[in-house]
Amino acid sequence: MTESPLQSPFLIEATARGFVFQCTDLAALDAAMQAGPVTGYIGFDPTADSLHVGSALQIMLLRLMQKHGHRPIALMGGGTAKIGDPSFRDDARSLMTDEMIAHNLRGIEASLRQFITFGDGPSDAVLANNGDWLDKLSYIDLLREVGVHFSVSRMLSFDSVRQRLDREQGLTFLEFNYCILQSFDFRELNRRYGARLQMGGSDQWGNIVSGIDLVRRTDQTQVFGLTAPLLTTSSGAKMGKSAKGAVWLSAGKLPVFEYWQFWRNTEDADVGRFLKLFTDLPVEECDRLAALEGASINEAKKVLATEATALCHGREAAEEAAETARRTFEQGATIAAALPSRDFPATELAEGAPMFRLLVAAGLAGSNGEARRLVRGGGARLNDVVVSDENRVVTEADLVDGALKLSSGKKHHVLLRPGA
RNA sequence: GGAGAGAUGCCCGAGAGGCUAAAGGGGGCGGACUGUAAAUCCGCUGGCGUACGCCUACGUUGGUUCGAAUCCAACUCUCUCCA
Repeated sequence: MTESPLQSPFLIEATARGFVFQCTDLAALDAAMQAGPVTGYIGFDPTADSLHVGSALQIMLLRLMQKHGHRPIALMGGGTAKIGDPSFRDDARSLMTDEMIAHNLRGIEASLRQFITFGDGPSDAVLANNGDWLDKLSYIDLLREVGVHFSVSRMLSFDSVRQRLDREQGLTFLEFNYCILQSFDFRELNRRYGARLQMGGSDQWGNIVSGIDLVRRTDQTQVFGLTAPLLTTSSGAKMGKSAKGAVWLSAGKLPVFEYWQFWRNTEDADVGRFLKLFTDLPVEECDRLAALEGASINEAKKVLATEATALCHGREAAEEAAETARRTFEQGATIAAALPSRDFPATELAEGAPMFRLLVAAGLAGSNGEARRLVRGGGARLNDVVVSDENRVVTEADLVDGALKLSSGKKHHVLLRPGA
């Protein structure tokens, strides 16, 4: 890549913040974006009723477009979701019903609205669903009209395909068609909304390029592709997984406090990168924070956590999470009202309940056995005191301010309240 | 349609009649060290019971055995090569 200086504010900032991995024609895209607003899109699969942080990067990219006056489109894969994701085999329920998809779309839309503004204005975002055109597609028409433009040998050369074949994993025809459908989407969005740019993770490169080719061949229009780096942490782990599983964007699936904690626990080496990608702070400020050394980089992590959380859940909720964390971790953890809490039958407490049972009731252990092991391993605490006897009987006498504070390790705390 | 190979716990992957709830690794959880980080080290990692124990588990269903993840049969699915 040559060092041709970029002109358009969007590309300049996207590059500076580390969003750009590859681009089909950076110079031409830059010129187009200089000339006027460009409509660009990213696809999201409605395989769950919430997106997770893995998608946050793409959302931020859309957000950045909007910031610079371009028009972002969030394309929901309502149509493609119906074939199910073929990479999950042995899964009979991979075929999603219309209701499931509709439900998922609603959940995802809610998250997207936190980050970008939808509407009818020139740079207002558009929410599209490829089910609108894919559902009524005729197979024969598709073959005649689109199929002729695809070269099988070309598709076979794609890394994504090649790897699968090399690993002897096989590839169904269905899966093979993703590329075609995605290309079709691009053309459709170009025709309907004038979309000239498709963005996505670097694993989407092949599909994006195919779409560009299709649009050029059938509509003689030049469109662009831009991919973002595939995110991993510095230690090589995939982004988006945390202790409890996926890091969801919707508060219903992951408490705001946990979301904040996810960012708070970022590895040192990732702080600068993440600040640039997942917050709106100026690049210089990100660099300054990331340059903090030793323990003081914790301050940068708190900023990252609060800023990233504010984007997803609102400023107020983010501050609240920050405050909860401060009290819990920095003030030796008295009972903070904002800790997750659960109800527990008061009658059991009246009779006295063994520690291991309470851990299960609190959701800190998945089974009695797991709870026992947790105690044996020295990781269980009641009201901040380590409990070493798994059968330790807990009664009303142990209540502090009307609740029991149970902990698994240092980071997971739950308030158990006696109730109905 | 034909010929081979395979299906093991969250994932990968050993096991080839009893000592196997099943090696090893990854992941996860807990502990130590720290800075709510990383790296490192240690412990745990199917369910139920305080426990000798019981139950569930090696694709599915039957069978052979005192005894099967391991042998046999059929079936299902996956992969490879040929047509």
